[in-house]
Formats: sequence, structure tokens, C-alpha cells
Amino acid sequence: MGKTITMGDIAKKLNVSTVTVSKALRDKEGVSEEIRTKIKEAANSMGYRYNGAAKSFKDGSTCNIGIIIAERYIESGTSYYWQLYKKVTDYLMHLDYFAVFEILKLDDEQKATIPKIIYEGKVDGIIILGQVNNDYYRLVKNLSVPIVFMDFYEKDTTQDFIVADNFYSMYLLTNYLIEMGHKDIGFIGNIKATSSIQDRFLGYIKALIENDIDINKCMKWYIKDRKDSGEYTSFELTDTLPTAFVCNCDDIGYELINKLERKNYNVPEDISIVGFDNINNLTDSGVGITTVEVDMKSMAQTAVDVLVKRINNVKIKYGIKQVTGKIVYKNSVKKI
Amino acid sequence: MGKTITMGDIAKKLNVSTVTVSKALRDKEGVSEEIRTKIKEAANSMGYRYNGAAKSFKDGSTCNIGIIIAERYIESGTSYYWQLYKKVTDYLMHLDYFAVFEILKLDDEQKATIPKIIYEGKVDGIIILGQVNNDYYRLVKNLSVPIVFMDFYEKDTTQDFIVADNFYSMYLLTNYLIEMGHKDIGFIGNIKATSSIQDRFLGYIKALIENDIDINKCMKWYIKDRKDSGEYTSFELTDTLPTAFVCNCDDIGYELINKLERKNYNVPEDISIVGFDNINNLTDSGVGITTVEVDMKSMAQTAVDVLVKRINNVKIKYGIKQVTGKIVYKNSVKKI
DNA sequence: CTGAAAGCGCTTACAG
DNA sequence: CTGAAAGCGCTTACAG
Repeated sequence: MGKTITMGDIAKKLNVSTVTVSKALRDKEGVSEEIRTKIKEAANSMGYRYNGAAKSFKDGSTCNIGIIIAERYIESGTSYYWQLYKKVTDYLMHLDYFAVFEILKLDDEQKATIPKIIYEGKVDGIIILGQVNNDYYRLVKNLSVPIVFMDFYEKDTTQDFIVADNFYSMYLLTNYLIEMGHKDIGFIGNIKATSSIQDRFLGYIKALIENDIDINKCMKWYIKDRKDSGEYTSFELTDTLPTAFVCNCDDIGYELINKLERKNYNVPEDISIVGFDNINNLTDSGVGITTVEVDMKSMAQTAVDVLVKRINNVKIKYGIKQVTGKIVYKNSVKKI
Repeated sequence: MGKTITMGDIAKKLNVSTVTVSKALRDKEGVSEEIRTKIKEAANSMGYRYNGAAKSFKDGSTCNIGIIIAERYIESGTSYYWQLYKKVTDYLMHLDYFAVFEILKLDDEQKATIPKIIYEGKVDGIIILGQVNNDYYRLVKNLSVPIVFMDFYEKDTTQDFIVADNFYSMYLLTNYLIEMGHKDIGFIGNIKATSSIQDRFLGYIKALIENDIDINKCMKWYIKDRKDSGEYTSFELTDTLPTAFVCNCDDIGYELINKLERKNYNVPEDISIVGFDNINNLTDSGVGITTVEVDMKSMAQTAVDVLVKRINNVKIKYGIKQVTGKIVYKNSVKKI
């Protein structure tokens, strides 16, 4: 291949300065339209290619944001995280940043290996999508670039966490069940697995407490759907059943309906169900789960806005930002 | 923030040369272990951050690959393209490249706007994932960086296309149906929507021809599941039904089973079904569709390998590369 | 093993 | 509107 064409080459050919070429090509002011046109034409015909690295080098910023997602969150075809990832990327581009993607391997997480995008100095900041283990968390939070954590948080007031308002949303949703006459309400999830599940659980408990419902009784219907490590396991129904279940997510909710229907319980006639996430499934029997829809767009924008401010050294408070979701009513709850 | 620490700063502090610092930090030979250690420690304590842009600038390559996916392919939570994207990224990182993601908006596709990653000179090459419209295709294929197209092709022998072996796989799968005694076999898909669907259709037709099955008869059971533009539409069953359906993809296959079950036809007892993609669903009635699993990993690696060769000016032949999939037998076909 | 020198292609700040 | 000069932080190729 021939040698690379630079702005200097165009300048020489047209007998103008490199500065003028730069202004013309990058649509900056300070060039007459006539010369600008001539320069753009020359650039085209000479096969000029803009060198982004030179610019990044010059002004000391890559305009790249790294997005790190642990592999386990994106192994299945369906994943909430892909949608979040997409919305983050969308908004980044809107602000003239680029998304550089890194998949965090289990091994690198456990050994707390420094991310390649950092080691290679590829990005101005990082967004970590989804909870990571403690060692890895400690590694990345001490990195030399700003970082924002999404969809989980730690007890650390000097970092930025963007999460859905799990606690409050599930509190509202459980209250709704109670208003519909339910008092025997189980919970499905593993409250040690993630901060999100735990907070949803606590919102559920708060609603029980406020309504003088016996928590110990309801705990008989606490069913674990995954290991503490987050890995899914198949779960069994309890011997007796409550009149309603709060599921930590819709996926599990639909699985629950399946299990119930096979034992000839119908939803919502026999048992009511609420979930979280608003995945747009329907069972074959036509049941859609009443659920919470997380405002992913707003989460994505908040995360990016915070990160960009950190990069630009805008002083803002550290801490958790909770993004409020909305309840989506379907047909999985019956008034009793 | 203080000023940026450079290799030069470390060098000055330790009374060595910048060259030595560079060698030490980048794990190159030519430094004694003693000095290397000292340099690494100093880098740490001084808060040094490697400047990837400087390196890119210096050696004229960004080590970034752009991945472009049209927004319409990733709007739903579930998408084949996310998995392909993930595998491409995985392999890129394995080769020390980074993935820069760009979502192609419908508007930019229709107006054939130059990709931002190109305009900003961010990448050494591009992979386009999924079929794009003709104007956009013509734009990008004339860009100044190497480009590889995945999951579709055009009649253009001077470009690189990596596709699944749609034709041959569907030919095999249809033959299997015929071996199981089926002669009345319908097809669901829109053969004008994408090259993949069209080729699957042609593989199906080939099997019919070879087995002297009346094509015109089978065409009575050709059902369109989407518009020519690719947008999904809901479809109706034909008045009479064949004994088997070839579905252009599993998603549609599961939708078909749903429709059939609501009309009290059972799969595979009354009607057999085959699909494509091997999405790991099961109907509530416990049916899994016999299908083709595309070797996504191999597709991803092939695409990346070709692109990297183009970037390095390795002379290889242009054209289509078809990656063979495998048939996955489940329980949606009955011998009749 | 160690290092002096040159250069990658842009942009900024300033002068005319 | 136009442009001369300086400099961003590395790495390569070579000499000692």
C-alpha cells in the first residue's frame, strides 16, 4: 500500500497550510467556503483518511468509554444487560464518545486482572455493567480513570453507582398485592446473590410489616432460585402454597407459572404473581406478569452523564443514584 | 488534576532514559530485571497511566475494529446478533484488538451517512453484522478501511462475506423431513427479506425437487412472516395444512406451534416442524424444534481472521465464506 | 543492557 | 481568512 495521506500532503498539493486543511476538513470556521470545498475534494480524490489517534494524542483524550460486562451476564441470548449496553452506547455516541467493549472473563475477575482497555490506555473512563466480585471491584475502583458502576452497589460512599429503585418498586408492588386482598405472600429469589434481589426482597418485607402481615409465616414460602454465587438452580414448589408470590424477576415468574400449571394451579385464578423487569413474554395460557419496568434509558443516561462529569473534573457528589421504574399492570393478579 | 505523568517523568526521576522506561513498562526485553522492577514501582507510585493514543499515533494503527449493527436487529431483548457480536469481540481481544461498537440508526442507513467510527478515524477495519440496505452497502464498501460483511452477501466478488451455510443446511434438514415420510411440506418466511431466508428456502426447494415432490403444491403452504423490508408481521395459518413446515427460523417455529396448539393441532403428532438457529426454547408442551445450529464461533473467527489479513495487506481471495452448521435433533418431527 | 535522536499527524494559540 | 511554530508521549532503529 502507498504511504498514508496526511493533511500536510493535501496542503502541499493545494498550496495552503496544514492549519487551513485541518479547519476545512473538520468543519471549523476560519476558511473560505471556496477553499474548504477545494480541500474536501482533494481529500476525497487523494484517498485521505482522518487520523483519530493523532487527534487523541494531541489533545490527551481518547473520547472512548470502556464498557465492561462479566461474561456470565451475557451468555444467554436474552439478556437485560444487552439492552442496557445498547442504551449506554446510544447515549455515548450522542455525546460524541465511542464505546469500547470488554467482556470480563470469570478467570480475570477472580484473579482481578487489570482490564485490557485500561492497560492499553484505550479509554477515558469505564462503566461496569452488573455486579462483580469483591476483589475485582476493589481493583477497578482504584484505577486511574473515572468509573461508574451500574446495576449494583457496595457500601462505599466515594464511588458512583447507578441502580434501579429496587426497594421502593417492590414495596409498591407488594402493597398492590395486599390491596388486592393477599396476606399469604411468598418470595422467590436468593437474597444473598445480588444487591438488587436483596433490595427487592426488603421492599417486599417493608410492605408486609406495614400491613401487619406475619413475616415468619411468609418466610415459609421463600424459595431460592439460584445459588449465592448467582448461578441458577432449578427450584421446587413448597408443600403448601401462599395465595401470591413476589418473584425477583419476570423470568423466574414465568418459570413459576409453568411449574404451577403443571400441577394444575392456574394464574391468577388460584395463585397471583408479580415480577420485575417487564420482559414481554406471555404464557401460552395468555398470562402476562404484573411487573416493574426499569427505566433503562434513564439509567443509561444518568450513568454516562456522571461519568463524563468525572472525566471533566466537574465536582459532583459521589454515591448511589436510584432510577425510578414504573409498575406495569397485566393479568397475573386476582382480587381475593 | 495535576499534569499527566509520562514515561519521560518516570525516566527523569529514576535517571534512566525514556526508552528504558518504555521497555520496562511494556514488558519488552532489553532491561535488567532490577531496573524493570524499579520502574514499575515508580510508575505505580507516581500514578502513571499508559497513553494508548500516543502508541496508536506512533505506529499508525489503532488496534480497534469497528462493529456496526443496524438498530433493528438488536431492538428485541433476544437476538442472535448479540451472541455473534459477543463472539466477534471475544476473538478480537484474543488477537489484541479492541471492539468499538456503533449502532446504525435507520435514518443514517437510509441517508447512507458515513459511520462515525470512520469519520473520526477510530478503527483499522470494520465488520458489518447483518444485512444493510443497498445505498449503505455501496457507501461502506468504498470506504478507505477494510471491511467484512457478516450474515448476508451481495453479488459482488470483490468483497468479503461470511455467512452460515443456509442453503446446504436447510437442504439437509428438508431431506430429513422427507426421509421421515413427509411429502406435503410448507415454508414459513419471506424469501425477499434477506439472502439468508432466501437461501434456506432454496435449500428446501432443492430437497423437494430431488425427491420429485410437487413444488406448486407445497407453495400453497408458503406463509410470509414478515414484510419484504424485514419487519415482522403476524401471520395466519393456511386453510389446509401440510404434514410438515420448514420454518426459516426457530422463533417463528415456536410461534407456529403456539398457533397450531390453539387450534388443537399437536406437534409433532399432527404436524412436524423444523427450524433454524437452535434457540434453546421449549414450548410448555415440551416440544423442542429440530433445527440447524450455526457455528457462530467459527463464523466470528473467520470474519476476524479475514479482516485482520486485509488490514495487514495479506493477499487472499475475496468472496463468500460459508460456515457449516450442524443439525440438532429434538422432538418436533414425527415419522409418518 | 542502556540511551540519543527522530518522527508519527494533528491542533492550539497566536500573529499577520 | 490564512499560516508558522510548537508540542502532545510514545517507539523504532541504531549506536555504544
